[in-house]
Amino acid sequence: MQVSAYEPHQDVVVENDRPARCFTVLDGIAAAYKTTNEGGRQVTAFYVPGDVPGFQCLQLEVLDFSIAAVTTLRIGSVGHDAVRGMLAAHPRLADAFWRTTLIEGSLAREWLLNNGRREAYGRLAHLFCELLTRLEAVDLAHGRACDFRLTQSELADALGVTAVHVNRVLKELRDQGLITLGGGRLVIHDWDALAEAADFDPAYLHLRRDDARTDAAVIGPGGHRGAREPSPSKPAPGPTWPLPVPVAATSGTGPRTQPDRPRPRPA
Amino acid sequence: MQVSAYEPHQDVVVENDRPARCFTVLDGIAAAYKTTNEGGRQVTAFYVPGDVPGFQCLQLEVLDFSIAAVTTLRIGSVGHDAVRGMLAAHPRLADAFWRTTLIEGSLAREWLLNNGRREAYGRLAHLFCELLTRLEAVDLAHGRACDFRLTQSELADALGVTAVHVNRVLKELRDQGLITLGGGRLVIHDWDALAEAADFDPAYLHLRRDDARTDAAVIGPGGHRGAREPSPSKPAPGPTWPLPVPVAATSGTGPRTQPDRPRPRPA
DNA sequence: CGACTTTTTGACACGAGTCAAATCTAGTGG
DNA sequence: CCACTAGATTTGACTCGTGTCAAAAAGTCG
Repeated sequence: MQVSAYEPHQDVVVENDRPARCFTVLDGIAAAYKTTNEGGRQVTAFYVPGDVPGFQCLQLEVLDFSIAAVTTLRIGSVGHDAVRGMLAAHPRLADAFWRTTLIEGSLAREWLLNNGRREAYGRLAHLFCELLTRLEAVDLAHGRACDFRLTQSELADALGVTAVHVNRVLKELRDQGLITLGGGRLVIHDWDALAEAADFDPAYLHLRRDDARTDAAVIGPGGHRGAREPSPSKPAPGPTWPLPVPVAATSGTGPRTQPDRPRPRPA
Repeated sequence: MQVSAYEPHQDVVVENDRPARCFTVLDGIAAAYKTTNEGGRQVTAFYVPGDVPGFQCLQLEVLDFSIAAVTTLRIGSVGHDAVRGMLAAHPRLADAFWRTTLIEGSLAREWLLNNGRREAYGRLAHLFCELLTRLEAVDLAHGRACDFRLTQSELADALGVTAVHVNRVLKELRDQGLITLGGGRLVIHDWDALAEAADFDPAYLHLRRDDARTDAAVIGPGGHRGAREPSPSKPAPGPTWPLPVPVAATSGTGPRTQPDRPRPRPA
């Protein structure tokens, strides 16, 4: 397997390419995206270590989307011929990869629902829930916190909104005391409230066993998705994560009502 | 193969089901959809004859979306065991199905781009382009017209907007003289203009050969996707389709400017 | 310490949602 | 062949979520 490194914003492969190799994320975060003729950019998926982005190039001649590095990224790749040989020799393996691509489809559908039927506030919350859950599944997140180096504008591209708007909504999430994001670190202070705002149900991730987060329990060792080379444990650079929860409205005199957001949940 | 029939709005399978059979659309249009806890509904894909919806249930235990009939629908189904047997016996077949599910993923990504980065006007135009192209590929559309019995509210659910708004945008498309929709019939009067407004590029459909529409040429006989039982040619019930093109602004005296829409293309 | 990228904010415009009521259309049953 | 009804299509008036522009404040890196 050949390993290559990429810097943030660098493309690994671009739309219409006909890659001759299959990739897998070894370390870092990558994003799949497509663009509009008018310059619009839509991220269609984020890949975490262990994921196999663009595996479809094995079956479909032309790649219909691009893949770019979001953080510094290490990608492992194997030539198509070698892969075909392995798949032919081990039908079980083919099933596993098929399953992987099917899950990718499932995520895309959930994103469709998320971006199409929820407001920006819920969308962002949902994305945070998804990413944290997936990172936990590969042991890259613990205690509801994880390394998080996505730019607000990358989040915007994924959510189908503007970077400016992401910033506003992010502020709300913070003011609600649901999360803390900064210094390359995401901390979820109130998972239940966030999941509720996001209308998040991890079923679509098709995680086996119960690595899917449901309560405070720390996920078991190692994920189930062949993350052959778990990223070297790098000392969290940001603020040590169990930050003091920024409780909203604690100083006032009278019984202050919640900062207001819970509106969209009146139904 | 077992055949079953469904009436519009009827569900074929619903989220969380664990179907024991694989389906294929024989006749009619079906839709895959997901819903939000607050009642929002998002259609994630439309299926035309020859498509194999929800094939993933073979690999993924639980179905993560529902499938419903949009028009009267005939579905053929085969038990999982039988399918597994066939796939094991014919690796080539497995590849073909894998390819099919990958294409489904490609469509989902394009929808993500469409719904996330284009305004309702372009989205609707894009959906029309996609559906007509796909129907042509299975020989269910000719001369840029086809049977079209989707409800405005179904279109809305697919585009992530409101039915009311679909109606308004549809009016614009008509006023521009781009299409005619009514009586269960869709006619595209100006394909180039529509494709331009939609920013439509059929590459993501991964159609082989060139059944993908690019000019006025009528598509060759029969599609490539195993539509084993092409729908019985039913005499078009609506108005005979080559309707008079509703040219916009033909009566005025002075040099009327185009009804205005082309705004979103100023870039 | 500059040069640059990312994050924040405010003011204002516009696309899309909400509500409601008035047609229009298919079916259905008489 | 025609009322009768339920669903689908249209429209108007008004609200609200997001986009657009701009510019200041922070953060990053050689």
